Amino acid sequence: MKDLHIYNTLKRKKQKFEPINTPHVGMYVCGPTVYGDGHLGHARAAITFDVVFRYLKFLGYKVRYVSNITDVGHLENDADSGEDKIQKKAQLEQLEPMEVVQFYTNRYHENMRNLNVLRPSIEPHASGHIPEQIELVEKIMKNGYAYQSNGSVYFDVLKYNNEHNYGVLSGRKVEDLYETTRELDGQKEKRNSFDFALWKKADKKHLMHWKSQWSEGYPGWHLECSAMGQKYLGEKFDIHGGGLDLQFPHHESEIAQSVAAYGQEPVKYWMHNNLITINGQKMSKSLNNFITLFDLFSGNSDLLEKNYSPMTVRFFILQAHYRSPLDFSNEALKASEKGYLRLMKAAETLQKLTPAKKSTIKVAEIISKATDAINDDFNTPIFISVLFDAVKIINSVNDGKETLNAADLKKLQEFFSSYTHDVLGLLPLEKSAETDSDLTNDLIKTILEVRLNAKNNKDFTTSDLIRDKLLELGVLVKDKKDGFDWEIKKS
RNA sequence: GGUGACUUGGCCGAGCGGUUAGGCACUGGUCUGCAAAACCAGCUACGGCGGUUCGAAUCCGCCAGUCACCUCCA
Repeated sequence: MKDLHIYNTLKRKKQKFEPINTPHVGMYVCGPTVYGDGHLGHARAAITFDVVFRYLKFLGYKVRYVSNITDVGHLENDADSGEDKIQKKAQLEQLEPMEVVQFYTNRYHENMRNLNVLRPSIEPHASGHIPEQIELVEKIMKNGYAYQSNGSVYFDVLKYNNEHNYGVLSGRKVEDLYETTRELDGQKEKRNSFDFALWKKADKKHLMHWKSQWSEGYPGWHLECSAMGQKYLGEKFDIHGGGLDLQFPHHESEIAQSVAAYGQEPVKYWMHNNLITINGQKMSKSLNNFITLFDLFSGNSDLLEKNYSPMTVRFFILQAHYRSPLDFSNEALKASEKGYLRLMKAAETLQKLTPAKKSTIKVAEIISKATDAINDDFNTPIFISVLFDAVKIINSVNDGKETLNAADLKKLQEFFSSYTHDVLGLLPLEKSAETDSDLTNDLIKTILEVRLNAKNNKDFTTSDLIRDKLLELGVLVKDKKDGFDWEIKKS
């Protein structure tokens, strides 16, 4: 594929990506609710759309990427029905709600930095956009799609559905929703069970609330994305992303709110990433089977056999297509770790290759195969498989079995660094402090020259002793035809 | 109950009617004084039963199993 194609959930097919106002692209992605640490599932969403963001920029688009921080807290439906998540956590930890919010926001950012996820252009907080949300509720009411009941405001789904389609995104039919909605707080105030809150009156114990003409309360949970998306990206923008589990009712309701307020659907391309499963079940906070990113990086969990570096995790996620479910297992992570190391070592080798007179490899073919893959709805697993084809070539050239001319070598080097680093966001292997030190490098080199000398004199006792001693120190010696190479092993 | 998705070799994971995806593991070989690294080769699968087709992992039907959404969730 020459042009970028994106699978649009709204149309249920891949479509050529054509921005509404080229070269500008507006993209909105539902961000985390900051009442706890992020887990592998959050990483998948963040990395999926990070690659989208990176690739669009790489293609030359001017992208405004907005991703919200949900800090208002919304209804939680377990035994403590009606409690606000952030409020609950605040009481538990005896903190100010905003202190909880700040704490977990900081930790989320730390995780994202480790995963090499670029910060969005704008990262708006729901709590900082209460007036905008109130204004949106007013608009929807004025247009007749909402009603007030006991201090709360609800969206009139039935009325909306008569004129539009509540279900365009998720394929649901309102008739089918009658029997399937369970008893929720405030159910009796609604005309229909599937009506959703735009504004909710806060009870006395509720810590987070704001003044409005209807009541002292807080905004409904679909509202912030509609309000902030519209504020920063306009009434209609290009891409809206999020996890598959947000498709209904969250995104469906967002569409309804925007149509009710502005008379048009807010988004051209809807993208949904699939979920991470563990033992075949989705990883989620409510099922309590999640592994936080901090645990993953430190290895501190009964589910983990060891720790995995952020880049291993990133690579693991990119090895599956974003619309497929991805099952977590230690075996899979370990396989990704090895693969990532091999890929990055080849990237290092590539920089050291010397050009030959002519090429025995068709570099352009490889590059076009790879770009086709990423243009085909961000097919990173295929893309990576092509990278591994290139790894074979790089190693063969390094072994003198294949050759690349100067132009091809340069092409391949540029391709590797731009796509691997800029688009996929994979960082090169971390250099420990030692490797960066010239003195250490020179010392190792000197020692290995001594060893080479011993080897040439067939003094293998000495040469093996040096090799073993260096290995004990964490330096892995790799003999080559005409000398040696080494790497500092990570523990 | 309604809606949608999935079932691929030891493991992970692509595939969208006809070419070996790829990674990891394993086995054999090349290289090496021996190793390591690297390279080469092998292991060649598509839940079951039918159907369409010259040809199906890929389309259709039935059966079995798994999952997701319908409640906050990435």
